Formats: sequence, structure tokens, C-alpha cells
Amino acid sequence: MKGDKRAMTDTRKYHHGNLKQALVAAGLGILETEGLARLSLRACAEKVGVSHTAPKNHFGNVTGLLTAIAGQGFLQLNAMTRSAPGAPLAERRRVALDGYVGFAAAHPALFELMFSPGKVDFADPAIAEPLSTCAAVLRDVSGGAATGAGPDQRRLTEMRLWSLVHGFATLRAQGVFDKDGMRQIGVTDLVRGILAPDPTDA
Amino acid sequence: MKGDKRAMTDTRKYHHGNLKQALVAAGLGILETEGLARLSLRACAEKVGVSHTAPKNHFGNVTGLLTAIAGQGFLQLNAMTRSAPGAPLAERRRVALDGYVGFAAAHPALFELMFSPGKVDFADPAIAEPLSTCAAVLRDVSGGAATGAGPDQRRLTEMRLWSLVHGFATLRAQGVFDKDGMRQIGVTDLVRGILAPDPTDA
DNA sequence: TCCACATATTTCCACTGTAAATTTACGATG
DNA sequence: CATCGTAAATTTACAGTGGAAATATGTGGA
Repeated sequence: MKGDKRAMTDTRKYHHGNLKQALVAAGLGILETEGLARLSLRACAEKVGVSHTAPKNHFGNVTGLLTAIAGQGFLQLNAMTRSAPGAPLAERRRVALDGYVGFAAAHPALFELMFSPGKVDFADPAIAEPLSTCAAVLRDVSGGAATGAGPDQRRLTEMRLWSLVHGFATLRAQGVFDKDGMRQIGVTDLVRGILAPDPTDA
Repeated sequence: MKGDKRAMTDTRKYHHGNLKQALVAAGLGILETEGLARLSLRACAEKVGVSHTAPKNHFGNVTGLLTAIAGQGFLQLNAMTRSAPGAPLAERRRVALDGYVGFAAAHPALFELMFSPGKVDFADPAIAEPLSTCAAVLRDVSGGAATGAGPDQRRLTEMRLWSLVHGFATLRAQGVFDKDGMRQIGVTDLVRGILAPDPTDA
């Protein structure tokens, strides 16, 4: 008698109202508490208290739902990498790099989902849009805006920084960097020397 | 000599003989032709012509099978990154970096599996062993063996190079680097300037 | 009011991985 | 050579997954 869940104190109606957001939130919760393996369409639906076919109206299929969840993950990632406006380059850098790696370490399941081409559709605006913001943050932080470097050079520097921080975050979160003294090395150490120093820095 | 139809090379005996290898090979084939999404225990078993419960005897569960497939992938990756003995550092570097990125581009499904913590067990020797070889290759290629750098410095350089090439290979294979003029930038461009030049080079 | 439509449900199906009991064949031992 | 233990494979059963189709329910507009 699962229908009894709709007791008098329950405010859930037949038409949920914001099922879309609720399903995404449920998915994020499952990722945190149970991991990527247990993230399923049915699990999200059950957590919200809805039939397993309800998500189809809002997301089409599983990929749509997982993509929306991953998109929300990118928004969270961006929030962790962006500095207060007007912050000096050195601090923006530190925040962006530590934020990126810290996010992967703090939310490994979500981070894995966000970069799983088999589970997610990168062409979907739900991901493509916050992903371009992510790129913009790293581009800003890679410096060159004030150095007069050309667009080609700036793009190269952006890709170098993004590759480095993403590879580090990924390999570290997967435990590949767990041997010897690798654990105590941080992004800052890796980035040192590959970027032009902040010209406004002492 | 029971029947002429069952020659010595016929694999359709009740006891397969080398089912373990056959299942791994089948999995690799599925990854190439159908992608990671269609790689399943049952699909591998069917491709070999065996019941879907047969793999349990050799791998325990799906994770065991996928781990073995990924392990074979790491062996292939290592084969693509290793140079002929005695090759100069500059060439060893080129081979290793192009090999790594080329492997990810040529076998995206396998590469994704190899770095999917949810599908694969990194602690399993089937992966851990070839993975350490992979690390050794990158360490050799990162230079420093002849420069007299200390172990800490060498480890840092190894992690820097590995992070860079892995991040680049990953993001590129996923299409994240498909915008603007990003497509025409290669690993060599990214690595330039972050490693000490080959001292034996002109 | 009443109808059109979006939303959600029920039911059904194909597929996946796992467990348990069973069958088959190999190999060592008498 | 017979036989027995065991490794290897099969059959069967089951819980879980995503998706399709038909149905039910509510909401908002005419």
C-alpha cells in the first residue's frame, strides 16, 4: 500500500509541480550517499515518490535525466571555482584550481558522471552551457588577458591549464596518485612554472 | 577422436579451454564495434558462445570481467607508448605522448572503461600492474634521470606530465576541445615549455 | 461548463547481473 | 582401467533496470 504515503500531512499532488528539479535533486542526493552505481532512473523516481515512468515527460530518457544532474554538477563546480569580482589574478587562480580539484575530491561520483560520455550528452545545453562557463573561468585564470598575448596563445594556455588540472583532479580522485609521496602534492605545485606569474603580484 | 566435427581447434567444447582470454577478447571487440554502453557480461558470453553464467567461474562478477578487459587495454596502451630500446629521450617523449593521446582517440570506449572507477577495480592486479608500468613509462619520458634531479622533483615532474597528457587525452576524446581552433592543437604544443629539453638533443 | 493538453500511472516487455542446483568432462588416485 | 573429486559449464529462477503503450488525472483556456 504505497498509496498510504499520501497521508493527510502529505502535500504531494498528482501533478508534482516541480518534478524536474526534484528529480535532479534526488539524483544528486543518491550520488552523494550511494554512489554512481546506484544512480538509476527508478531510484530517483522512488526517492521523489513518483512512478518510474514519470521522468520521461520531463527528460525523455535516462540520458536526459543524468545529463540534467551532471549539468547541475557543472553549476556547482563553477560556483566553487569563481572568485569574488575584482580579486587579483593570483587569488583567482588559487580559487579556481583548488576549487576544481576540491570539487572532484568532494564529489567523486558526481564528477565521474559529469565526464562520462556514455551516460551523458555533452551536446545538451544543460551541460554545454555551464561547460562553456567552466572554460571561461579557466581561460581567465590562465592569464594572458593583460599580457597582450594573441588569441592562439591564449587558447593554448587555456587548454594547457585545463588539461593539467582536469587530469590531476581525475587521476587523484581515482586513487591513481596514491603511491609513494604523491598524495601530498597539490595542483599549485604542478602549475608552478607553467603559467606566467601574475604581473600585478609582488 | 569422438567426432570429426570437433577438431582440436574447435572451441565449442563443453570445457572451453581458454574461456578467460576469449571473454576478454570478446569484450574488447564489443567496445570497438558497439561502444561501452553495450558491453555487458551477457553480450561477452553470447559472443563466445557460452552461457551467461560461465564467466562467473573465471571472473567472479561483472566487475572482474570489466577489470580484466580494462587491464588488457592498459597493456595495449603501454605498447603504444613504449619506444624501441635505446631511442633518444626526445623520440621516447614523442612516442609516449602521441601514443597516449592516440590511444584515447582510437579506442574511446575502451579508454573510458579504463578510467571508470564505478565499473572497474583499480586495486585488482589485472589493472594495478600494467598501470604501474604506464607510470614508469611516463616517468622515464618526463626526463630528470640524467639531470640529477632528486626523487621528489622527479615525482613532481612525472605527475605534471601524466596529469597534462591524461587530461588532454580525456577532454579531447570527449569532444570538450572541439570548439574554435582547439582541434588543431596537439600534446606536443601543450608540453612545450613545461619539461626540460632533452640534454642529448642538438 | 467542457474540452484539450500536459502530467502521472499502470502494465507489460526486453535486457542485465546474480544465485542455486545441476550436468559434464577432466585428471589424479586407487 | 575404474572411479571419485573437482573444475567448468548449464539450466533455471529472480530482482533490478529502462522503455513503450494504454490509461487515468488534473489544470487551464474556450
